[in-house]
Amino acid sequence: MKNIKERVTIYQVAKASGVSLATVSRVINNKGNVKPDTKARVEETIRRLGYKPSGLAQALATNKTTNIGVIIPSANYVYIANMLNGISEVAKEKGFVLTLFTTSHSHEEALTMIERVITTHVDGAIIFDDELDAEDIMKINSYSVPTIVVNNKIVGEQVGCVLFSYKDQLVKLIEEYYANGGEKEMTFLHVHDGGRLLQHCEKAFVDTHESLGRPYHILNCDDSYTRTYHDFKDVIEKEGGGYFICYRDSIAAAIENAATDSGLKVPEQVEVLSLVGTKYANIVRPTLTSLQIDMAEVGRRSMYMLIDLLNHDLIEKSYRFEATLVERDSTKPR
Amino acid sequence: MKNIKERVTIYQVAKASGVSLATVSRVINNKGNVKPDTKARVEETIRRLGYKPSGLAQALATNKTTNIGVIIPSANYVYIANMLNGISEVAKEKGFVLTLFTTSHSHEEALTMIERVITTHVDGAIIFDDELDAEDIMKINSYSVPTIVVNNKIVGEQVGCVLFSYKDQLVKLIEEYYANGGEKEMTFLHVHDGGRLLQHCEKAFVDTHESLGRPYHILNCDDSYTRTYHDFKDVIEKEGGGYFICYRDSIAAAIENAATDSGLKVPEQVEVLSLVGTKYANIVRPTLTSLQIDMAEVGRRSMYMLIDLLNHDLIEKSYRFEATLVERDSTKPR
DNA sequence: TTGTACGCGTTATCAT
DNA sequence: ATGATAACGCGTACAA
Repeated sequence: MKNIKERVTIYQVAKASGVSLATVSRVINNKGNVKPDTKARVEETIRRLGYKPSGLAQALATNKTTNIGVIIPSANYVYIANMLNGISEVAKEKGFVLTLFTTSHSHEEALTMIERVITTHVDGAIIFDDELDAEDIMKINSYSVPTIVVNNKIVGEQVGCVLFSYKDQLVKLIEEYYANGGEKEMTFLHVHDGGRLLQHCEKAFVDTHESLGRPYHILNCDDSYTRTYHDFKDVIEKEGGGYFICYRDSIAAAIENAATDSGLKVPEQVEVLSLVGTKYANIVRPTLTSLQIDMAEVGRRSMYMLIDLLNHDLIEKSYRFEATLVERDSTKPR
Repeated sequence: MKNIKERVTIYQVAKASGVSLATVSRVINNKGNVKPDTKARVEETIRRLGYKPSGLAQALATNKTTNIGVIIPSANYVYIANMLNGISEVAKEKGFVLTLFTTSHSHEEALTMIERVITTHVDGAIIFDDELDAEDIMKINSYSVPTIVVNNKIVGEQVGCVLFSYKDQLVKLIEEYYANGGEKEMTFLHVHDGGRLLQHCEKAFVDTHESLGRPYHILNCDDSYTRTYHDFKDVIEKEGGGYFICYRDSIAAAIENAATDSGLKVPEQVEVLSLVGTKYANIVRPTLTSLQIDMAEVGRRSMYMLIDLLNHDLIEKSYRFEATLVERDSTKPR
């Protein structure tokens, strides 16, 4: 165990145990037709020499890596990390390993990552990245990479998708708010480059208000707790209140804290909704009313679907996760 | 772009452009000695056929994947996700890709993951996993896998490490607390299987109190916000106060919230310290006094060190990150 | 039950 | 400047 070994090959194992490499291969892969005592002998030499098969050579020979490519903008967001964990959970259970391709929110990087996914010979891919459109997806798909796309409605011969539905819940929430005498004006916090999910929510927000004939506001904000907190400290104080719809918990918490620190009451004067809720919605104070989707479950489901796809066994190529509204203390009960 | 292509090989490119595969290989790898117009011709066919080299075959031939194995218990903790992001950042910059091996806090799984790391042929590995001890690390290392170990003091021919130092800051904090008339009794929240980092902190906590002749408490708690919150709601109310030292932000927030919701004042009656602070220390209210280490920076540093190791260029095999005490509102200023 | 020989898609070393 | 040809480490028909 001390000095660095040269890689032991199947051939050396064969020679050392006096058989051909075919027999060793049979032992490794548990194919039958090998006499118990030769099998034992081979296994002993394998142990003695510390032989580990080369996944590379195996993959080249079988055209199967046991490797799933995961394309995400970054692992830095809690909800993405949660999904990653869900994926990794069932991947491990099924004997796959995950290779990470991060795109850092840039279309250019996303494209080069696509190239790498193709050259890397993954058995399949899970893509959760707004930088990639249908055309890009089909490109990687044309290289025989079965793919599950998250948060993008794309299906095809080798493509399935997992969708989020925040829209219905959001519309319902807005309508009921006004129906039950909600008196504050609503503000949607627009994040530049916030991605498809946020865009859809914003559109639903605008459409609903238009059709109700209610006034509304769109305000730009940075996708950062600190900046949002400072930007809104002044704004909120001036406005004296409002109902704010935010992309994620940290943004929502920024609004909440800015309000509280300005002496405004949440939810009496300022109400806040977090669209993509995580466990932190329950930790910050006041607790955040949020739309929640179990991202770990999204990850697990994606991976299961991908495995079915690999086995040509995926019948329902599209699956939709419905968000749940969890009312907590950042909004008034009605 | 419509139908699924069979994989185009270098040989087909060679034939289609009327040269030998050796020439194509030269074009791909930008080796010189190839006439401009043949080069152009080859490049045209590559584009036309949509040829992508097989990373597998390249790796087999060159004995270099551009693949770094990352071994972590899970991606579900914010500080681990942050580190992962740091790693991924410089990995991408340097043309590497990350393969994830998650161990789920089980020694058995950790061992099988080690096997997989070896068979997977990574160029190097970064390990941040308390399940793995020096012996395990040296095992993977004996298979010529250069390794950077995080939070474990191991160095060797092909092994370097990145260390955390929470201890000094913690001891200093405790000593100054009592020196400046701190009157509460301190409680260290012990998490079963909390890992090396927590153990070291606990030991430092105990030792410091022993040597000061001060009373102290060790209390078991679950590594979960919800359970800790409920468990401590009663405890805290009964005790009526105390100074609690917690592993992470979510645990610290659980104590804080349990205290606040029981009508106790933070930090007047209950003081809280979070050992492994993240950005959430600044978001929860009251904001959490915490020891902080920039985990993204840890990730970046680890990856840089690994690259140096790969180039036989790593002189200082051990690097230590010193935690910073950030005093916020969960402790009384002194 | 076991062995031979070929293929997987590259790189690299020779010749030419 | 270009082309054969041998590795790289393994799986697998086919033969024995």
